[in-house]
Amino acid sequence: MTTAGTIPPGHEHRIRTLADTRLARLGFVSPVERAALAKVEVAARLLAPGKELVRQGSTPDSLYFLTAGWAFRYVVTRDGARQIPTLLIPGGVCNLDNLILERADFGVRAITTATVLMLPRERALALAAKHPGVGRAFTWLAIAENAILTQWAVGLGRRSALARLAHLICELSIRVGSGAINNASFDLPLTQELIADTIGLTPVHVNRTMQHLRAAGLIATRGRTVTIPNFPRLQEIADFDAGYLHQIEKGAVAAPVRAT
Amino acid sequence: MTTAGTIPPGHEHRIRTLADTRLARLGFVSPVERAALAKVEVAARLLAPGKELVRQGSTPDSLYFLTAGWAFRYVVTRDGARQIPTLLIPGGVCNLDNLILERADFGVRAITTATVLMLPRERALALAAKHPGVGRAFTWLAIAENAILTQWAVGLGRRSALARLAHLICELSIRVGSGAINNASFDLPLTQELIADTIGLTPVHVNRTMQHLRAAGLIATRGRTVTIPNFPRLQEIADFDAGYLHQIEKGAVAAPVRAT
DNA sequence: CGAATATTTGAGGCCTATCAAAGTGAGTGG
DNA sequence: CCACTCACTTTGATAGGCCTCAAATATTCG
Repeated sequence: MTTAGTIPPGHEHRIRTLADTRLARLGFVSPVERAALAKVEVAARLLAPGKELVRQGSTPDSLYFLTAGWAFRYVVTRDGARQIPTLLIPGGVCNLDNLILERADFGVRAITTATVLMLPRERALALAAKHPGVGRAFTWLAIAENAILTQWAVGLGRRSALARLAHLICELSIRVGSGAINNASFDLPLTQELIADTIGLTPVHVNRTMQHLRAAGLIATRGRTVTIPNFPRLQEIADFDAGYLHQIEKGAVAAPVRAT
Repeated sequence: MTTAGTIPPGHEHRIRTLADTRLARLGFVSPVERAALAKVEVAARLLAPGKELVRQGSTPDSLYFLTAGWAFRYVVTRDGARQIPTLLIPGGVCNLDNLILERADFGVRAITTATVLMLPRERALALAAKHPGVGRAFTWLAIAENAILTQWAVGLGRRSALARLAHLICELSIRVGSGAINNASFDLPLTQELIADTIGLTPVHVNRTMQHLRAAGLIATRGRTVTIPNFPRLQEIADFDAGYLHQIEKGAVAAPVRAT
């Protein structure tokens, strides 16, 4: 199921070095630093759908940069319930916490076929220490996750099922690059069970809530593709404030490169 | 209510420079770097209980290091509900996100009388760029927050009211330094309303849940002081895994100082 | 000591969970 | 190319945890 170091058909043109990674695209990394990142040798790994990449409670010695496909972080409670605190899309680091923490307090699992680049923790720390821009980029990644987790906590704590689902769809539309526009459309490779574990509901209720959104004309689905006919209306239902994500996306595109 | 630059009685012996701050105590900062931090001039600010430090949606130009007292970050939804994603205790940075993000997506408010040190964002970034240990410490702070937020998301999404409350008490016992021991006791300056907004319940239900914990002998309260007679039992109810916090606390005390 | 704040109690209702089973669709092997 | 199978989605009925609204009691603080 898992091959190491081999890039399968369809993935040849994908990201192969850290310089093509979100880490280097944030705008904090200078051209010189970026060149240094390009020279770092990193192994690639291909994951089959559903494959576990990090086991909850293990001590991974590498950071996994997700370069293709979707994945998720999850925590299983003692009585067997699962919560997904983070959905990972290409560009994210699967286990950013392990840059500094030894133990992974969550598991990581692929949703679709996915590829990751493996960067040993020690090397990541050395890069951050040597290149201030890289260090700042790591900090930025962590803070961006914070912002998303914070919104997530608000949703789980204070929003209705309908708003949570709507919020998730708004968030993903922006994160995957479809934008906050009418008729935004994107591929959502999540089963209703995964959605349920993400927004803290049961699969059955996710199903009903989804029907509600569809009946109200707030979303349309064809297979795994979601379309948002009227973004502002969905956004209002969701109580979605694009600000936090816009800041993040902006940082990813055109953050200032300050003198170091 | 707020005086700038003045340290009131009872606070004279408190933290006055960044070198005494958690930032410098994490173990990532070398002695040289620490000396540099000690020389950075920072203004102090005293906050009365309930005083707002950062307004949701504003663009603070400084980082606020909480040196005494408790505070919290909060988000208010469109329909007026409030969620507290982060409780801040001395040592934390009130608005760490603003190290990199311009806009504060959450508000910050003092719970008790509190003091903060103000470090302009630009200076913080410069320090991080110049001193790798400082940069790494910032990254560590962000990741530590991630770990806590992740657990919080799990609780809000998948745990019962009883477990959430128990979990909060376990977490705070460790974070304030009372440890995971029987008869751990600490001051909890939170009203039931604040607890409700933290764990995503109504104040009424927090009250009832608290009575439940008391009746079961899992906690005892005298005024604002909480005692945990039997930590393992409470921990089991809470499904509390001390691991994530232990890693964090360990980092705060004895993290390796690597060569830069 | 009085006013404001916080905690506690009570009754009733709603949102979401639970349990169970029927449809639906995609992928597989003959 | 067609059954077959497995996973996923959908539907139905019932239950329960937490919310809502309201008011009484306790506590804090000036």
